[in-house]
Amino acid sequence: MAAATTPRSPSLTDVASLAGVSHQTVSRVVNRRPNVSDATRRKVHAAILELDYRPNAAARSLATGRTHSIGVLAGELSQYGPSSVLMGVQDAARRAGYFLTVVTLKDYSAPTVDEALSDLLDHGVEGVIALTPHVSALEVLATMQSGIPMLTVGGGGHRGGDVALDQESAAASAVEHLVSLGHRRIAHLAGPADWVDAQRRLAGWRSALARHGLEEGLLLHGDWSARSGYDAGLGVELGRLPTAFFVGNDQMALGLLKALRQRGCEVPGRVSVIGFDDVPEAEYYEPSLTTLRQEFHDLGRRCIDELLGLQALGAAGSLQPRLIVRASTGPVRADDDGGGPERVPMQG
Amino acid sequence: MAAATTPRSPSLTDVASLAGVSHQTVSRVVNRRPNVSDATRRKVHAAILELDYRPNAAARSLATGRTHSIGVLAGELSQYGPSSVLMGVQDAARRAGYFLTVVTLKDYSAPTVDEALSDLLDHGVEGVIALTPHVSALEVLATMQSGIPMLTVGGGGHRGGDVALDQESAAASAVEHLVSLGHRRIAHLAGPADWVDAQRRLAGWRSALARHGLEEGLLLHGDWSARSGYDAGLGVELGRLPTAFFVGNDQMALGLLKALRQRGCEVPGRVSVIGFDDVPEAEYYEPSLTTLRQEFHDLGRRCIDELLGLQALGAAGSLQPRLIVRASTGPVRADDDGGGPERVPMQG
DNA sequence: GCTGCAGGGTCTTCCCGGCGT
DNA sequence: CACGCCGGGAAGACCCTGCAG
Repeated sequence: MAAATTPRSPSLTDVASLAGVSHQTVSRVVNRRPNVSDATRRKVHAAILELDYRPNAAARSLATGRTHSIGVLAGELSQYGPSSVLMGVQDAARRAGYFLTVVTLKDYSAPTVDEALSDLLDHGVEGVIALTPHVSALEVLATMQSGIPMLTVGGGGHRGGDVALDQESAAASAVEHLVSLGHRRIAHLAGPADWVDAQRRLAGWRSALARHGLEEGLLLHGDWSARSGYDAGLGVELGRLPTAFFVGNDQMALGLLKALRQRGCEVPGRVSVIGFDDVPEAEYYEPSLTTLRQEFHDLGRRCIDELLGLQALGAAGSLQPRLIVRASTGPVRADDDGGGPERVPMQG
Repeated sequence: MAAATTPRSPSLTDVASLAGVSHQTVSRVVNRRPNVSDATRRKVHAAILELDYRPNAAARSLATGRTHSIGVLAGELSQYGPSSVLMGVQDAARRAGYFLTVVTLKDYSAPTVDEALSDLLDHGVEGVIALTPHVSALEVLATMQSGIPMLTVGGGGHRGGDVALDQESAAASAVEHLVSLGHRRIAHLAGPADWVDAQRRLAGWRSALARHGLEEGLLLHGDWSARSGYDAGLGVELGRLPTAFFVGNDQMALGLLKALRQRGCEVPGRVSVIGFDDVPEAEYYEPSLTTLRQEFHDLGRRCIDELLGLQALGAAGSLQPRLIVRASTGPVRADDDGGGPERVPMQG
């Protein structure tokens, strides 16, 4: 008569007694193991349904040592790139039977990163994916050994696993595109210097320039935001204006486009602009933005594949951004193909 | 002498014996309970550090019945709104000692939503936040009783908890703004009819129009994407073009702006456009977009507050989007203030 | 071929016994 | 005697996995 005042959620034994079998049999049914007759299986299923039984995850992972959860360390998730990768990771993880526990970082300082990773480990994650292509965060992560598989995304691939798109060659192909249009003075509006992505793209710009015997031109830095692109665009001395800009991401390109327009500088008539990422809105910028498409979703999927050992590390055909040519790039003006720093008459 | 071949991770008793105390005491220290001297506390902490001991989360939650994890059901996270809310939720959750387990939905069909919620419950979450302001998803959720607190975001607040911004009155204030500029034929480019947000904004548009004795004008539907806004903009018969568009979100507004520009229709000279959300890029659209800012981050925080019972439901001062006036809205043209469907000469 | 018993995994909590000041 | 501190023991939370029957 022990009237349960607290309606405890049903356990394995409850199901067992209702179905008239032992709890082990129930366990076998739940875990889809052989050696259970169809008749018993059905009985058990009926009991499970009737009680709305759910195996207790805690007890289960205590017994098996598995938690089926993967930790994700992320920076700013409200940006298109990271959140798209997260979507890809989530899809693949769930398909593989894993859950994602997401922790975001306020900043990339050592204590913050350290605490976040530690929390994740306390929670019992079986692996960690670090969506933080930021040098200081990566340094911290490299010094911490967690005892579980860890993977960085776009981390330059120095230590441990790393999954990345080949941004350097993608950046180079952006420059190639501009060169093929006759441009010789090609500036770069880069992301923050302490972001790995920014570094790779910068490196690609440099190497492509060198390959064509062009001297390195104007180099500016923004913070990925449209505002910073705008500010950069307003700040350039008109006399030093290049004939083309390779911009580190689409948002900054948007800001730059606005600044150029305000200064009466036509795109692509006077200056060509090429972005990076291909956010869904890029096609509707003014003018439509030529850019490099990154397949973030695939990148996310690949993270899980690699973390789970579903495929060899650095598998065949590393993902390659693709050039999407739209209206913001065009041939260099006939009177402006000289490489020299000649005076450029123009009014603001 | 027992050479552990499998380097099992240290347990409570390991710490106890190393520190020379009982497991009781270790437990007390770990859980910050009183009745432990500072000296022993320090000894225990030293042992914990030395062994790099982490309490086993599974065992712990088996014993306490707490998992400290909250489930998040999300749709498309690569969009600015949802992902920003997620950031806010995450911040607040972690501050309160909770982890987030995120599950994304491929679609909003009953089986998909059902399975996702079920998975979350299997995982042992203590509460669920549904970031799916989609009618069919909400219907499914309403019929499922999970036995744990569940909260919808922007779900119209019909059943169970719901946290939302007052989108209807925000939409109305967008219309007010246009009316104050002299507009009388105000169209609406709405989101998909099965999204609650779209419905609220549509309702706000309607009621504000009625309040001013204006007849309901052109109503179009998009899918939130810039592309759909563009297509909508190209599809309008020139003769039926209103003097102002209230658009359901900024992305669609971006597409619409491009279409209008292509058709030689100046903004705001000929048509005013107002968006919704205030994505960070909106200021850099062409022209800068007048829009309604939503504080997604605060909304996320509020979800946790409410789920954890940290504050009364529907607390004072429900969050209110704020009108941000930029360059895409302006006074109606002098020759176009009549409400009638007069012919509008213009070339595509 | 199918089923059940016993043991184990880690932590919490309650009980109660001590010791020392 | 009281009170702060600590230990030993044991029950319990729920499930899994050999190994018998």
